[in-house]
Amino acid sequence: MASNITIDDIADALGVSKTTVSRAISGKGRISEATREKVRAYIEEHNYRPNIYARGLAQSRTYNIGVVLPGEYGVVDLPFFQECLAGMTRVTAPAGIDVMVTIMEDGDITNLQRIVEHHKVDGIILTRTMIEDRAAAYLQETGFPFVSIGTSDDPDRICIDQDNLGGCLELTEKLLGAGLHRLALIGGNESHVITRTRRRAFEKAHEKLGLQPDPDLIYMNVLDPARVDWAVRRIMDQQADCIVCMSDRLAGNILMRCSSLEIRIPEDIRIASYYDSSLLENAVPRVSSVGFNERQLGAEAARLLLRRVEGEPVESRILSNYRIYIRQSTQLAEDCRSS
Amino acid sequence: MASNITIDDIADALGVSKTTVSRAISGKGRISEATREKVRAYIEEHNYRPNIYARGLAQSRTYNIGVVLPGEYGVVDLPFFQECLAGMTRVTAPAGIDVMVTIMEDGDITNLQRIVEHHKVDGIILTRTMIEDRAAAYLQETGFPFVSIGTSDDPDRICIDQDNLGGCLELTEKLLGAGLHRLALIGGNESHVITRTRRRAFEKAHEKLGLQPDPDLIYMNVLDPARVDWAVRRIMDQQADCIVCMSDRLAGNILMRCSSLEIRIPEDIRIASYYDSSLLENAVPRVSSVGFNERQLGAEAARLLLRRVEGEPVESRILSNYRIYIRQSTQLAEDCRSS
DNA sequence: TTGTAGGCGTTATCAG
DNA sequence: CTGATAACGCCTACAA
Repeated sequence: MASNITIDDIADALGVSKTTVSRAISGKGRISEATREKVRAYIEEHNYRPNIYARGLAQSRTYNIGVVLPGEYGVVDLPFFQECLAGMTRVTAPAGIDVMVTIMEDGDITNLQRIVEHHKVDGIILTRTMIEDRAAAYLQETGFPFVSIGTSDDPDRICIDQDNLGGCLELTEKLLGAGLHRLALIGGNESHVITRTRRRAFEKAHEKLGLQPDPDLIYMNVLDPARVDWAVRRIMDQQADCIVCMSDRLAGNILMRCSSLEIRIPEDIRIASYYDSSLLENAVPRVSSVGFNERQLGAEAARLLLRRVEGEPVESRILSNYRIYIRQSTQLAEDCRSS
Repeated sequence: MASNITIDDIADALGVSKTTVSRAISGKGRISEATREKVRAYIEEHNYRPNIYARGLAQSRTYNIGVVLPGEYGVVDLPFFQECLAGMTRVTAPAGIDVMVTIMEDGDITNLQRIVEHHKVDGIILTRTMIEDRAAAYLQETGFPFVSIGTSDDPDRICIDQDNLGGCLELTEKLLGAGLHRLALIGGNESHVITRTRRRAFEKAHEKLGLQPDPDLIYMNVLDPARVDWAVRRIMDQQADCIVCMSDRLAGNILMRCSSLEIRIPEDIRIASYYDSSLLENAVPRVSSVGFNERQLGAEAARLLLRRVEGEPVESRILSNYRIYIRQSTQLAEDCRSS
């Protein structure tokens, strides 16, 4: 039974003032152990639950945080965001805080504005950083507490990220180290910060090993199947050793394209992905990749935001939570033949 | 700028009472066009936004709805839920209502209870129906407004569903009609209503065509890779014509298993899926399946709930929104050879 | 058409 | 240690 009793009812029933009850609940202010216990027992028995929004009204808080999810079809279904969400609720729920979602489609921040201006949440988590980040810009100029998942140049902005640079770098080094020197890179939308980070990792790995990436082998903004097809054909002509895909989705697409073009993996060319996910779990052959722990990321983002809402000072942070998976898709052709 | 002005500030500035301002905003009560316009202009200029929770406190409403998402790993990332969510917000946002998510893991309803008992939302959407539905039972006995996505035997429960029965039935009929008479069925968790519905569709299709499904070819509760492997091997021995998978995920798994067992699709056996999604979009070969429109489903669920919260009478409903995709994975072996 | 006063459920202030 | 009393921001009889 969801009780509809109020703090007044309790006060009446117990013959004390509501102030006392409130104190017994919040633990603030001095109060005798006896009355505290009396109140506790009554609450327990009648299953009383405070009205959070009434409390919020008195404290200028809502006990809610907002999460901005991208809404574009074909992106929205990446497991990433849902895992993050799960991580966040793990942190917020025990603190009695809840998560409100709002979906942002192609730069339209009206939904975000609504929940902020209507005082529906105490803070915001942005689940993706953009080069032109209207959401972040808006929050920043209004001074509303928020943290972004991702990375930004802006030092004033609180960001939390996975070690994309480190992870992608290490995977790339492994590939280069295994003798795959002519690496092609296929990437997506360059207006996402993450895309640029991955590209930088790609280049840095070469640098570290004293190699030069071939600029002709780099294909960015590959967003539709037609362009995937075109890129794959060209790459095959260019005699690359391996195709590095910036995302799991891209990797899946390319795998399919290769199959229909009768390109064998890993015999004819190798494939690796800068992102591991369940989208790839059924891929044949299994794709080498770098995987992260999104739940942890979401959880950490929530922790940061909660602290920030409390007014504590917080700092941007990068989680070192990646893991490299070397799988069949990048075995050298020779290795395969022998096995 | 997120204003922090209140209705009192406006009243003072305009030299009217806050009642008048309130009326001008809500449109309730008679008020002169002149003052209404005056208030509107002031609000516009100062970008005033009412505090929704204060309003809610006065009206015993929250202008929020809650959505319960499953949290089990490996399920949480199905595109289904995210698409539903997107559909819901499309409906709620224009009504000034927001969506709060709560994650439910293996039957633990404490998170749900929290947001209900703390009066954080006006209603709940359950995104999945279960055979033992603790969430639904809880909501029902407390009388809290909710709707479920899915189907239930309970006539008192408001449900909204896709036409899973019709869709799966039609796909199965198509397969049987194409001469694939020995159909194997691989299904997941039988404690989900959806699983039973799909099985019923499978059997009904046979019935309609005067055929009998072979009980030995039906494999339920296939939840882990080991069991998938076992089922596939047995099915091959049993000389089935086609494997019907109850979910996109299962289909992907089976495709992979077949590949490593060097079973060719569709030459050696055909494969079909009772659910289409982006998980299958990169599958090779493309898998025949039945697809639904989850955004529409989510939107409709939200509409129903909002009506219900308003106290209007609502009824359960099934959307007829499926589409059959016949693709390469179920071409008869002969067709393939000739092509 | 407009204003006054009280209430929604809770916390905070300031006395006792 | 406890209790009035006044906020918090908004709505809504009831009155004018």
